[in-house]
Amino acid sequence: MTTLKFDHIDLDLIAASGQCFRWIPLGAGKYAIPVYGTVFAAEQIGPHAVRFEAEWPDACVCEAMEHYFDVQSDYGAILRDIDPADGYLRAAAESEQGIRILRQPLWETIASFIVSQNNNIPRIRTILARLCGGAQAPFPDAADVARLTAQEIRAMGLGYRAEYLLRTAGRFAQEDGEAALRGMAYAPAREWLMACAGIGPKVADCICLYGLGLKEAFPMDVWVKRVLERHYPDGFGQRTSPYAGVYQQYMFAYERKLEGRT
DNA sequence: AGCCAGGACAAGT
DNA sequence: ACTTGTCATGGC
Repeated sequence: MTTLKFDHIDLDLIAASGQCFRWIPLGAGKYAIPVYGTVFAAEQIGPHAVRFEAEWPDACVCEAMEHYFDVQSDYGAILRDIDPADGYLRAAAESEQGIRILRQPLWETIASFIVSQNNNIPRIRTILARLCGGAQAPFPDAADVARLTAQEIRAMGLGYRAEYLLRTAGRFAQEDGEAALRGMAYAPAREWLMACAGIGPKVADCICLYGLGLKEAFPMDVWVKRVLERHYPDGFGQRTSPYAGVYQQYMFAYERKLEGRT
């Protein structure tokens, strides 16, 4: 059992932020997080601290969770960098303070956001649980998925996305996407990803942001599009900020909260 | 019952 | 380069 401290962290806000789909809520700020081949128990024990436990040595749990929750990113600085004149973003960031952009496994992020297209979050969760063969089961790697048939994948409820997932799994395993993408800059990574089946501009940006830690990526889904239309008729000034993806996350979560979708 | 979902894609302007 | 219809499934 280890406790980690963060400048800002809120498990409930992260769980509702639409970037991860496999967290299992256990009530009272507790979650089971299946990742990295095991399951971490996480519990919010204060505004800046989370307690973790897993069937690993504490030092390994500590190292894994520091990486997963990106402890080194300075969210205080990101918050201070918000344009003071931008009232909407300040309100969104205040409401969603404690969200962190997770460093999720690359292939899991790719598969998850292929499934996410034209889909709703509750159903994305059930589909991914089936793809893993259980809520707590480890995420299958690309080579495992590539060995399945389109019919087997369809039977998990993916619909027309089954062929996308199958083809992209094959490419990712064949071309070693992990090695190809890791360390790539935003523009070439986005281009590589968009050459995959079922990955367009929005999904590519989600993968860059949540899977590669590229915080300049700015996923434009229907919610963020609405925010920009309503609140930024002359353009969103910090869209090209190195932290644009974080601001997008605040907007997305805040807008859904206002609509009661969390 | 019908609308919509963290869109991508191909075909048509 | 921009617009439009279509795609499979089920949550609400």
